[in-house]
Amino acid sequence: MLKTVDMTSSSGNRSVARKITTPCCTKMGMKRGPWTLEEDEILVSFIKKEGEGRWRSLPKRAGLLRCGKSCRLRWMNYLRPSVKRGGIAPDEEDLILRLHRLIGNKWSLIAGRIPGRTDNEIKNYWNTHLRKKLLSQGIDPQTHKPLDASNTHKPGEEVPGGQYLLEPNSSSHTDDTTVSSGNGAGKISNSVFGDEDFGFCYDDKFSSFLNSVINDDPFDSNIPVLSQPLQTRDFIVGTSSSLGHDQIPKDM
DNA sequence: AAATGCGTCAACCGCCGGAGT
DNA sequence: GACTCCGGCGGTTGACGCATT
Repeated sequence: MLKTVDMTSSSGNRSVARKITTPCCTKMGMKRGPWTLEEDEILVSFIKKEGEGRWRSLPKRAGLLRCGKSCRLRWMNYLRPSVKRGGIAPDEEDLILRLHRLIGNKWSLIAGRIPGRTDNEIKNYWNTHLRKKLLSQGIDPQTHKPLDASNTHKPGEEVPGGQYLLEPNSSSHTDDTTVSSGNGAGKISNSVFGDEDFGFCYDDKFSSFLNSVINDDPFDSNIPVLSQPLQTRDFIVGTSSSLGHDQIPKDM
């Protein structure tokens, strides 16, 4: 059931109408819009004291008029001490490009490999900078191939340079090419991994593979995943949260 | 100086999968 | 197995600031 409500942003007078469906956002009295310094301080001090997690009950416990999702997002994307502020460095940009070419719009996976960067930040940077940059260079941002040739290869087909293409819309939760996030299972179809269904996932080889991408050698022959399709049991796919920054190679 | 256009990015939405019951 | 709760993800929106007219 959808219902539309009128809401006024806390930061302006312009009212907006949105379709509200999620329970946490239908609660009356919940504040929306940009966070104030005071709210930030409350959230930070509460998490320092109580730790992360139990997001849905956190606002009530902390005395915030925000939904749990909003608190989590604010913490993850802005308030966490490990979040790096400032512009994306050229080496970070290069890494984003290479990882995106490999795994598509898996922002959390990409973020998990770039210290201090959040999935939201990388997604924004991609949409506002890199996408346009590639387009201006005549490169399809989705396939990373020349635009005029982008229709000549089917998704999953090997392309010059040893790269493989993910299926279109690989970002969808429901398609067959999802690279699983979190501790969920997923499938990378016709990619470098072969047409494998990753119903069970283990970390080491995929992690090594991403590390090799980070280290500019995605097709290192020492990495078995690249010389032969991996078996389902060979993978686990981490996320920005499950792949902590302490797991990122120091030599990045 | 005012109006308009455009780019950026914080925040929100809808959905999904896992865990617990 | 069905259901609910929760955390997390990717896509999208819109407020805001800057540039241009």
